[in-house]
Amino acid sequence: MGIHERKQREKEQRRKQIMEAARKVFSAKGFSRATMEEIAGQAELSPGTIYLYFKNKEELHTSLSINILEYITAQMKKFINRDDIDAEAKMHLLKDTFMNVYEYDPMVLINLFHLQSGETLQNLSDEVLDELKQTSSEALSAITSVANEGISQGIFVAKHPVALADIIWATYSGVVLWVDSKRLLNNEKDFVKQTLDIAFEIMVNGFKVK
Amino acid sequence: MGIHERKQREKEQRRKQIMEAARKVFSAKGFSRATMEEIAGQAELSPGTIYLYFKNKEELHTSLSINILEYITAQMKKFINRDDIDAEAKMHLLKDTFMNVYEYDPMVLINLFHLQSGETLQNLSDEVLDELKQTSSEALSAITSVANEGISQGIFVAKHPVALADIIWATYSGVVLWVDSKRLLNNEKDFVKQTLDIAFEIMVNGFKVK
Amino acid sequence: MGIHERKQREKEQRRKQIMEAARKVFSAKGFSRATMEEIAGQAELSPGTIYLYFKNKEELHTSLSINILEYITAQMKKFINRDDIDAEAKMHLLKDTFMNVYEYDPMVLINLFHLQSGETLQNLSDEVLDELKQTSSEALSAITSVANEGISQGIFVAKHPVALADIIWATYSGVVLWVDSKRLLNNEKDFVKQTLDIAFEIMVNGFKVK
Amino acid sequence: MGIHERKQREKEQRRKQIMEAARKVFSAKGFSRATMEEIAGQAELSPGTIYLYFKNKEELHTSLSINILEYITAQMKKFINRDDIDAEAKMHLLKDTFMNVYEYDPMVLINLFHLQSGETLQNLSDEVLDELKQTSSEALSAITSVANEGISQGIFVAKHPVALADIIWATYSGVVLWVDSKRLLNNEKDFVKQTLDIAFEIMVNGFKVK
DNA sequence: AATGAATGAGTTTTCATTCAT
DNA sequence: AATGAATGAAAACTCATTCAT
Repeated sequence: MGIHERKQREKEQRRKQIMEAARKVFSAKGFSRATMEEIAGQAELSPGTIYLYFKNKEELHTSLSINILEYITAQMKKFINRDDIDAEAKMHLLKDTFMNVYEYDPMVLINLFHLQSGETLQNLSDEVLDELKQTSSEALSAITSVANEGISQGIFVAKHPVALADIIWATYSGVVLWVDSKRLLNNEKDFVKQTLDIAFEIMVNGFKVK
Repeated sequence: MGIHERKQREKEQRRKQIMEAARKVFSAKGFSRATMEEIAGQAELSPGTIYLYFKNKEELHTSLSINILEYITAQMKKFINRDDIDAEAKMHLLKDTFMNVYEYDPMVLINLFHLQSGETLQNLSDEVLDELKQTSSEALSAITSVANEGISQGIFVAKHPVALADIIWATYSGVVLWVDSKRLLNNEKDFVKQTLDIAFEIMVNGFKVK
Repeated sequence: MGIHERKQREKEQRRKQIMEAARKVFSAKGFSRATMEEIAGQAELSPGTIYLYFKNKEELHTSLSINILEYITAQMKKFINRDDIDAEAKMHLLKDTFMNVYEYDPMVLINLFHLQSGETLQNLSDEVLDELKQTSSEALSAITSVANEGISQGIFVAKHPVALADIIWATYSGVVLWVDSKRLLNNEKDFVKQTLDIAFEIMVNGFKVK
Repeated sequence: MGIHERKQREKEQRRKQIMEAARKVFSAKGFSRATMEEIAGQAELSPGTIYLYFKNKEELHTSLSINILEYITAQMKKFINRDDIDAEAKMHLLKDTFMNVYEYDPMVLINLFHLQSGETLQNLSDEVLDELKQTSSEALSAITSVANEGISQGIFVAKHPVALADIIWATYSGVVLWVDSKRLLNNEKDFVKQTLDIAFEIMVNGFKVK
């Protein structure tokens, strides 16, 4: 391994270290109440160093979201081309993927929402915005392929193939955010996953040909 | 009308004037980039005056959200007790209610989301938090009553009566937020309502007994 | 009584009402944390009305202090010319006068201190400043006369007749402020008066010819 | 000297720089009319920098007072254990210590008074409050030791040993504040020290066994 | 490459005071 | 005379970002 490659790898390593710290702090505090100083402290680095790896707070947060999207996409790619199960089974595996992410860190999807607010999108550089579009699009097309498979198998209704993926995604995110806020308001704890389960079941049922 | 009543009405009027100005500014800038000074300017008042009517920025924003929730609830109450239509028809009227709100100001529902994030809920006074809980609960119980009606009519599946209202609300909100962000990302403008329509259709279908 | 006199009396009445309210609020909050609105509320008047009777917050506070000085002076005048007791006995009556004021409202003397800070004196109108000087001077000359009497009776040392009154006053005020702050710091409650007693005893002893 | 030690020293240096600037501004304007911006300007720093070293305005002011108390205590410690002079001589050295502080900056003792008002004590962090209590207590115990020495030498009256230190301190502070305000009121300048001298003499005389 | 002290623009918030009614 | 809603200047404080070392 050449010296250049080692440097490159170290650089990548440092990025991950910062992003992991940022994930923790954003999870605990939310975007606006998280401070760069606290993220730096968590990463055991100085504030200035973060700016060597990320243009600003906004892009650090977005990079994090892209990362999660990439993880989700990678997980989904593991099963979307399997031949031994049908589209409905794959829909349940999609659900499990989301579930895993939620279990890993319940806030990550809420943070994805922050990203989606128009307030944020405007502050991103074209470069990062393109990367975001690309990653989003990959994640969605994985879902779309499952939906289309279901349609071609005659399991799912064929009316709105394009919208299916969006709706699955949106439903999932909406439910996560909603039940999480209810949990906060009511101090009820373990019902997020049950609700997600039910919501998903209903949604899949809605897609089905009767 | 006594002098006291007139004063009271003027006071109420001034609150509305501020809230209307705040709605515009929050819509255009989002919560954190909106400034109290700009809201004051929009309302043609001085910054100090706003603090005579709202304790702080957070509570002004929350009052706005409560207002929208109240409006939604009021709209729904107009038809939930009608005898001449069935639960499925009422589900479509629910959809129309959300649609109207979105058309009035696409940001208002996104603002509702801002409110629901745990980040925000912690800064509210107990008083406003109670009002919020109360209003949320009213809106949800209106939806619940439609869901229950559908179940007792044998139209909707009876498995998860409690969760239905939450899921309807969450799905709707999630879809609004999602498509709105897509609109921003892709500069596609008019597909929000179509997507909402489809999402709703699928969801209702999912509730149905097969 | 003519209409003019009645008006005059009502005006005087209203001034007293405001000053009594102000005394309570200044006592509870201190000068800078007391607000005109709270004083108005306590007086069951509106903020604007206070400004019909007092030029500003500073002068309201000073008027209060002048009032207390006048009360102290009036009390002292009751005994300084008595023939049946000597100067040392009169010194003890001076102490009782201070004690009474402290018992009536422990904060009034601390508020007198606020007045004495250079920070405040500069904001007063010449008129009020003159009144303050006049009243202070009367209070001091009462004390001075006791000190001089003691000197001419051969009881007190004659070295510094002019300074005696100042020192008595200053000692008294300093001790009040000091013990009051100690009370706050240590949560000890009932030692203020004992300490005052001792301080006074020592001071009088210091004046005495040996 | 290691790099860490140098940094530490620079930091300490910066604190002193800010405190010196604050002392000047508080002296000239008093606590409430002094602004952080002006202090920053005086220190040739930006406002934000001050907040790196002091939590808020209140604590900056208190730190200043603690500093003065520490200085006073240090001065007193230089002579309280000397064997070659008696307690009365030490009382005069105590006086000189106060005198020096007053000559250095007449406002510093008045600032100590600001600190002692209950109004202020409530805004301090527990940490700073503890430091203040500690430092006050040290200063007082230095005085107490002189008083006790005088009692055991049969020079001072033994009746109230505990209160002696408080009374000495309170008397001194009261006189400083009082004469200073007189100076302001009457534009008489140089009589503060004379008055202090006399006050002290009388007080010491009051302590003496006759 | 990493630091972290310093920046300073930007915001929220307060409250004595005014003035139209 | 009294009101009290409105003012708006002023101030404390925050924190993303920079840059000399």
